[in-house]
Amino acid sequence: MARSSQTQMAVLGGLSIEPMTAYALREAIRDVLGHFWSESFGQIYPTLQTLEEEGHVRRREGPRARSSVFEITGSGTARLIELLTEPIRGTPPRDGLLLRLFFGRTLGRERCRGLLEAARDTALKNLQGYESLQTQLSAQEGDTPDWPFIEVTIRAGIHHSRATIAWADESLAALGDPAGHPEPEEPQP
Amino acid sequence: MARSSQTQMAVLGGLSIEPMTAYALREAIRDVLGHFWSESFGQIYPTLQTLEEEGHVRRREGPRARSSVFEITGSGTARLIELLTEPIRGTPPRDGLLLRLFFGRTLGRERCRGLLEAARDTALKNLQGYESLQTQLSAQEGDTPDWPFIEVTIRAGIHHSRATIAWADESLAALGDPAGHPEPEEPQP
DNA sequence: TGCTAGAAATATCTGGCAGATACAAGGAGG
DNA sequence: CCTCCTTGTATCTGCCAGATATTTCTAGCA
Repeated sequence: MARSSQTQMAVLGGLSIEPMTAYALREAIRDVLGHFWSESFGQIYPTLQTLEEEGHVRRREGPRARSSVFEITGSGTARLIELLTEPIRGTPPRDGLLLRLFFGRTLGRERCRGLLEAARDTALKNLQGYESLQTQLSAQEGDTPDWPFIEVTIRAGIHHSRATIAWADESLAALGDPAGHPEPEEPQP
Repeated sequence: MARSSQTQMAVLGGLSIEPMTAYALREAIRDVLGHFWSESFGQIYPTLQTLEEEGHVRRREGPRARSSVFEITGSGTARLIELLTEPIRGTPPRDGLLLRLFFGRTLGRERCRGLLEAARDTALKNLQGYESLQTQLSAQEGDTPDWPFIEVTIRAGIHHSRATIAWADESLAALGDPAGHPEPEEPQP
């Protein structure tokens, strides 16, 4: 029973697009899957080693001395499908922002507002990134059979960024008034 | 320079509410912070050990033989504030659902729809959980100074669940037609 | 031609952390 | 008294991120 490694899935998936060196693989994962996945060198090299021993990838001479280009084999493709079909292994949640806000009374209201504003800013920046990525890629690869699936992942980022912005705004309003008086009312005409 | 441990923050935070045994601490973290944080026994015990050696928690005799109740000390509270003030250490993303959808052409359209429907279902269930938790807790603790901060974390869950549901619906529609004909066009008048 | 800076590429090690597992002891119910 | 469930304590394996060291190639510059 082959050990179920999350890294194997990403590595085989990357190589299923095109053969690459380990270095390029990491770059690709960072740039293309970066919004929802990440791998480190410390994992990629041993994983490629294992996959080679199991016959799921083949090593070829790379463009440089002592560099290797890896390509996926037939059994590697089968293994990829097997891994993709496996039940999703949910990573246990670890949200440092929400943990700090939960202990907000200890941390202090002002610092909480600062955290919320920072979260809002990065979410806004991410949102803009997703949107430009979407228009750019849809023009570029809108006809490939992969595009509908890729777009789904981008739209996940868009939805989540919007949700984060709305939540941060709402929370800033809720934590807005210094303790005591309930809310700064709009002046009524 | 004390090693920056995420677990220390959660443990000290929990003990800042009230003294507890290690077991109860884990229960509390699972039940109260469970929506955005998790700790395992394997981390809690050695962390309590370390904190005791550093004088940040004090061990007392528990209700049973060989059981200990831990309470936070003055230096522990200071340490907690120090940890809460530290910059947020972002966990690298690892979303198994989006990874599978990205390789959707390999996985197959039908299986992707299945994954999306499952994600939608759990998000809906979570949403209902958050909403009932909000009404229940707001009646119960609505007056405590902790409540505004706790509510912020619950509303984060609500916003994210709603975003997930909307995204899943949108994506199911986008992947709706069986492969072949590109898109069910609106009939032109 | 040679020098240097930086990028590309390969590799290893440390330590946080999850999950599984084992085990002790008391309470509840039969 | 027996057995199961809950409470409670503790350890071990293995995944994985991040930092770091090292070598090779490329480009710019003199």
